Amino acid sequence: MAKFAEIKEFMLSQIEIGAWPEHSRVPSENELAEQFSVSRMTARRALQELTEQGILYRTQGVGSFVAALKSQSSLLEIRNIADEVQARGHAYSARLLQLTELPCPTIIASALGLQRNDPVFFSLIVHLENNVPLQLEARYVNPLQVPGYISQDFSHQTPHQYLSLIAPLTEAEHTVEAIWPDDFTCKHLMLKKAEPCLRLTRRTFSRDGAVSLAYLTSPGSRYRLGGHLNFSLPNNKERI
Amino acid sequence: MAKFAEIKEFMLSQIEIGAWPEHSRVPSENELAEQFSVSRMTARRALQELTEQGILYRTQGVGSFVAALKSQSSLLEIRNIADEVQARGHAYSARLLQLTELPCPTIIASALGLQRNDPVFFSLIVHLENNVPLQLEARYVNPLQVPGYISQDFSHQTPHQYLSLIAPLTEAEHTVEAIWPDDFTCKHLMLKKAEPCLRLTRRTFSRDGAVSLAYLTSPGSRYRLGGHLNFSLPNNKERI
DNA sequence: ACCAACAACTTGTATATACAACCAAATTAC
DNA sequence: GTAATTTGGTTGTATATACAAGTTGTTGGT
Repeated sequence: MAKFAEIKEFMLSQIEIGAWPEHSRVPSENELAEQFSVSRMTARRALQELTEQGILYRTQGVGSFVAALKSQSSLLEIRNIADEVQARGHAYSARLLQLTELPCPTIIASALGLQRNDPVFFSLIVHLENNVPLQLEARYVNPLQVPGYISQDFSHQTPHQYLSLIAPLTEAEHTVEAIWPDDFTCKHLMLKKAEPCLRLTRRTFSRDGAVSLAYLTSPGSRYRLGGHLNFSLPNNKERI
Repeated sequence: MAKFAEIKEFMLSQIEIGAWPEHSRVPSENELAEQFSVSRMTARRALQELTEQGILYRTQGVGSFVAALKSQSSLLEIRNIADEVQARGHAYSARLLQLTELPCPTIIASALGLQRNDPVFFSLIVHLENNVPLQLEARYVNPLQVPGYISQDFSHQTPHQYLSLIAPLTEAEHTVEAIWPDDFTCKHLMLKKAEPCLRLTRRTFSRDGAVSLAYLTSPGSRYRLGGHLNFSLPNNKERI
């Protein structure tokens, strides 16, 4: 592996294990150059690329720092629904309906890289905004990656928050559908009569593979997904 | 402006005016270095950054080339529905219902940066897969940016294809909703009875501002949106 | 106490150089 | 003619150096 890549790996691991928390300072170009016995330009490249990936931020004359790990993505960012609600100035609450271990259904197994009937964690949660149900979250979690999932208290921390802490996300896969809710969903979303719902299916990955598969169902009248997308030909403004 | 930035600007302009078409070769590091009287490392930086932005691709021992401009984005890429259908091996067709100039409604005006009742182009198209309606596309187009829009033949070229040619996209904004279709929509989507529909609202921009606002409505039973998202903490595999 | 000047450190830009890795085409050997 | 080799061009990595530009804390003067 190239030297600059080794430095990157080292820094990534420090960040991942928490040795370098968010917004903490990381070694300067000169310090890294000395520690790894490379030239400053090589150390610089590692810092530079991590900055381009959004992992660090740097300020001339000051130093380089660990960036906040959340909300990295421009489009359909992985939002924490609790933050979203609170950002609107509304009251967020959650109702835990179920949190169990169960034998893995075939379709879930293939998505999470497990075998059928392997144990899998399952949680069912209603997210509420001002005590109105906003989203029904059904989630399957890979117990090999997140063994502590089943013993969490999800009344004041969303699964997404917990999982982000335990297994830092590297990738996510989405599908958005419009569905007709079944009776069970209607009941828990407190829909007086059925209406079109958005269902976001989200599969998340960490460095070691698939972590969880979530079905997030929201009434069309109460929820929309928004996003922003940048293309390759940039505007006139520089973006560095 | 820094030297490497000047080189980038130059190369971007060459690509934008079409002097350097897709997949054509661009000057090598040494050539650029000589043309701009800079060192190879400085020319290299311009090429490097354009590569990171997805505008070029490079191969060791071969050269640097202009990347394809379409489908740059990882998540919810701007797909051309015709390509999507054909990729499934199905027959794509379109039915043009309307193509007119009309006075701009207020809400459209604000989205496109026009004044109310300014002339605006409007098109209404049904996209079909194997002669089954897949999507109803209602689109408002800024006539200042795309004056030729109204005289196009959209039976064999989608508006998206045409607009991509005329006004290269730089940004797009999306909203996804689940809606209950009105009678008009049901009729044109040939829905025997109403069912939940996905409505993707898409506003696109070129360098000079908003180009068009489109409402894309699809029956939930026939259409899903998929996407993939990469986060900042990369996998072990290098991605350069 | 306040302000100005300075020093130390940081990141940013740029250059000149060297060698490695890779590819394609021309040349050579058989 | 075919295969192996060489050659030239290209990108990739790494180094040593120099100076510019920005921030922060210290020092010193008033």
